[in-house]
Amino acid sequence: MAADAEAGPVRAPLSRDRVLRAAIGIADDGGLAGLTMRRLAEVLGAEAMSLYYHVANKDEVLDGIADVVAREINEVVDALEVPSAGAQWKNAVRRRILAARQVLLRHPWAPAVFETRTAMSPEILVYHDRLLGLMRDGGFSYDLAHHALHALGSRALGFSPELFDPGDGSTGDVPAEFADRLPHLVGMLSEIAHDDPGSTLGWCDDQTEFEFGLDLLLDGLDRLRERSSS
Amino acid sequence: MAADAEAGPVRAPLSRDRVLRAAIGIADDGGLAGLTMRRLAEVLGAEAMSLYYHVANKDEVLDGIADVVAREINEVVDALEVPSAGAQWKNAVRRRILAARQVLLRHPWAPAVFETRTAMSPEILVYHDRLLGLMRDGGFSYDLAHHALHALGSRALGFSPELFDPGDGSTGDVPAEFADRLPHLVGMLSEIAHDDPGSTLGWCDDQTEFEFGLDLLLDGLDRLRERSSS
DNA sequence: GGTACTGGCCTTACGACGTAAGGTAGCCCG
DNA sequence: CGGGCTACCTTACGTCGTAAGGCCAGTACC
Repeated sequence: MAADAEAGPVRAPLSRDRVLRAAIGIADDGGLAGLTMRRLAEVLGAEAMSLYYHVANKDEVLDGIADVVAREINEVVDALEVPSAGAQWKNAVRRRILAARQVLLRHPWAPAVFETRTAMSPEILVYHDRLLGLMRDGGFSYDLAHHALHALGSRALGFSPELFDPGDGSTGDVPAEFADRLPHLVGMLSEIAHDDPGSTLGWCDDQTEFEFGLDLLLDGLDRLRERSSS
Repeated sequence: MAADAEAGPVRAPLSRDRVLRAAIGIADDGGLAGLTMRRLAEVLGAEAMSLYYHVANKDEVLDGIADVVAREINEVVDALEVPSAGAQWKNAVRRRILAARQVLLRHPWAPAVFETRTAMSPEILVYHDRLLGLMRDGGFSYDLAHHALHALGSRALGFSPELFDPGDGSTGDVPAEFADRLPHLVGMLSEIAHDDPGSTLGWCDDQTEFEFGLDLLLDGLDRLRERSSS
């Protein structure tokens, strides 16, 4: 019954974590447009400028909530434990992607945020590394798996794949401290860099990847067409 | 030689068309973020509020430039004249989509604008109607062609497919004056509404369409895997 | 010729946004 | 006891979209 009785209960102190959780809450039920620094502060019972003690700016808030959602996805998909050896890779990837989608449906704003992030979230790298791992279990070469990631594109994490290629190519993008946690990604990048050492910048040929994915779909549709007309 | 000598050459009067063209120019070389009403007015040698005589608000500018780009795409793809009967459908669709992509590469901001438009641009409807037509030439049922449109999704026009389904379903969405210019779209919608009369709201089951496209890709990748490992 | 109307453009102003700059109150440590 | 640090707040600036209303050159009509 204390000194703060007349000022109401003491508010929990701010923290980067509380800020990010509140931001996700706002985006979940008000959309990305409703997520403003002032509204965020209001939800937390503080003033807008107080947030800047815990996050550098709004962009860092967006980076942060993207990472939190990606972590949520990884927690869900890593709990799946689906066999992936040989021909089972397909079911494993399928289950994983559908599970990721369920999480994204709870955060419909997330793909849009992923798209605008220039620095790839570590958790998103982990997600793709695991996906690569499943394909490797199925016998994919790194090259084919690389095309596959592009082809799956928005279906893998709900956002467009064109932005997936890092600005300047090589494994240097992956922070050293993460490299040992991303074996497949590192392996794929080094192999591709080896195949095509000239193109350290923009090692993904967008046109090629686009056509690869397009032809995959068109060929599949053509098979369905032939089957249905027979 | 004349009253306006001292005031410089008379500026061409504003018009909705000039506003939209200037807006596209700004977005092309400065990105969507650079497109503000004030900047737009400046480029046109006018004041911001003057624009509002020609467009209701910024949203209408975005609607307008989306429609202009879609028209540009239609002009390009309609000039292709690729045979599409029977098995040739695939090449025809492929050529068309790749041509559309070339236009979109000149307007990288366009997919993002398409995504945010709630009202589908008439030109975008035309684009999809023609695409449907090519598949019909190839012998697709409306049902398979419908799945195919969802599966192609972002590859057809560079933006995510989930938003393609209209808010309230039936052919009522297509303005009557366009209906006769969109025979395939109208046909598809009425057939699907007939198959499933209960779901006049949200006639596209997102989960089903997502899985359809995903499986198409996974099956195609599995075939490549088998071929490469043999 | 006057006069009222109107279409096209401009000026001013408001509230929301992100955030820079600088204040203040409580705390810890010497 | 005093200085510095941490966590928060106040004030203010420049940007945005746009509401409200003024101005001015036709044009229509008597």
